[in-house]
Amino acid sequence: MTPYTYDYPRPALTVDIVIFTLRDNCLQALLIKRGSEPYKDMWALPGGFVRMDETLEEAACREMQEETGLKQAYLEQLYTYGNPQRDPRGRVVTVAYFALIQADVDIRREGGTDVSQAGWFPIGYLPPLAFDHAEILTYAIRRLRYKLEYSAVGFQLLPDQFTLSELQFTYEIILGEKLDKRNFRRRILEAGVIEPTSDVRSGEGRPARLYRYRPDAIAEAKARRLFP
Amino acid sequence: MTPYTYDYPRPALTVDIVIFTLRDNCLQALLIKRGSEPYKDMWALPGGFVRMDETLEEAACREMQEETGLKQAYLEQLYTYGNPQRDPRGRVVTVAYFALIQADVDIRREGGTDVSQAGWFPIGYLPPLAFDHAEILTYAIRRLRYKLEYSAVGFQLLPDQFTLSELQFTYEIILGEKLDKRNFRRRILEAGVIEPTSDVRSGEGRPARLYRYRPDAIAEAKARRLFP
DNA sequence: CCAAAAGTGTTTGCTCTACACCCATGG
DNA sequence: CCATGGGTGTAGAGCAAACACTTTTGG
Repeated sequence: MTPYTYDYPRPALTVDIVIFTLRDNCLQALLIKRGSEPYKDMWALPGGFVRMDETLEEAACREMQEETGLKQAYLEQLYTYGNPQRDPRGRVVTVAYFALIQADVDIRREGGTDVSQAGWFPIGYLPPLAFDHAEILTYAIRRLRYKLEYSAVGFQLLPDQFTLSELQFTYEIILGEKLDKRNFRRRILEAGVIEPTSDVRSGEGRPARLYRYRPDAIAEAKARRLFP
Repeated sequence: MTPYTYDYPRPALTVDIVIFTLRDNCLQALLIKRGSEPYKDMWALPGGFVRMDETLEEAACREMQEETGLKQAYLEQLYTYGNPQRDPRGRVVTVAYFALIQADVDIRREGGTDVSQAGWFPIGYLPPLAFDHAEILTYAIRRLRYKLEYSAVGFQLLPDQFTLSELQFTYEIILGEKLDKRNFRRRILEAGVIEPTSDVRSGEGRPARLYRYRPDAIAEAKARRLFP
């Protein structure tokens, strides 16, 4: 039951966002270099305070936009971290989100109050992170991999139109394994979440048909049950 | 990035807990009748403020213990709700948990600051709920059903020792469908999460072997991937 | 000996997986 | 015409689903 009174000390509330993208054929996360203590000069997840008049998702969206200039992205709440010792300055509870942004988007940082440095890091080569952000990022990667296996979230990392080979590469990069071309194509098409366009992309070799995400599709398949 | 300063107004932070149990052959949730405005005399989820020196899980555990006298239970973070309008008195962000407690435990409410009334409600016959608690409860039911299908969480609703028929009934009640006895037994035993004891339970008909949960077992099976 | 619930295997169909060759274009 | 990546089908194996009778106890 939500309580009757409010005369308690309150933790500070922030959002932190794990922003993934594909760059240079690998999965990368956006990090910000801290400009002040504690953890000065260490890398950390982008994030900030939740304002009093916005939802948590709006706060995450806003912070992401401030860091990347990007509004359109897949955004999902991940977990809320509330260990009293996670921030040495005092009690800070953070709602973590993860976001997927399209591979071809160039981020530009809009001038914020903090002029800290931002950079993309391949998830296999992450620097030491401030606070409990390493734990958050590890969990985000696990959730992304898992989600990829039973939902069709992979498109979110690609431009609006893409070839089936590009989509397969995306899956292979994130899952870290080779996939069979024919099985991949059959299953992804049977799932009905993408549809062919009338365009093709020419390059070396035979031109490839371009596909797009079907916004009306049910992106999440029902996993076959294991129990009982 | 977690911010540098703290001179912002802060939302209040609470935990709310959806406590499930099995009673009278159906899945029920514990609700508390509110004793004051807003939503006076309406039913609501048990919950309360997060204290400055406890983790979120500790807060949920403590609130649950205050409501049910029960410390031992399965407890999992569900989602964090932060709509600015969700509480008419001001900004309250709540971290929702769901808990499973054993069927045979009689709850006793320990004297708290609020002497409100508590009651179990079958999830098919819920009263109107205060705040956004109906949304939280609906999501908790969905998560419980889904989780039951790919993990072995069903034991948490049964006493330490149970028969396979009781376990099957539990699954049937929560999933809302009949299951095949032989397939159920084969799959649940192959999963290796329960083991037979040397005891049997006598009643009408042939006595049934009692099983127990194996605490060393990996309770979560890897779901077969659907994508790609 | 009868009622009531526990316990036990096999067959069938379907789904997943592994696998190799032809096609269309640009240079 | 050749190099490059795009596109296609099938056979075998393994898993899941459907299904009915025997066993053990108490009254």
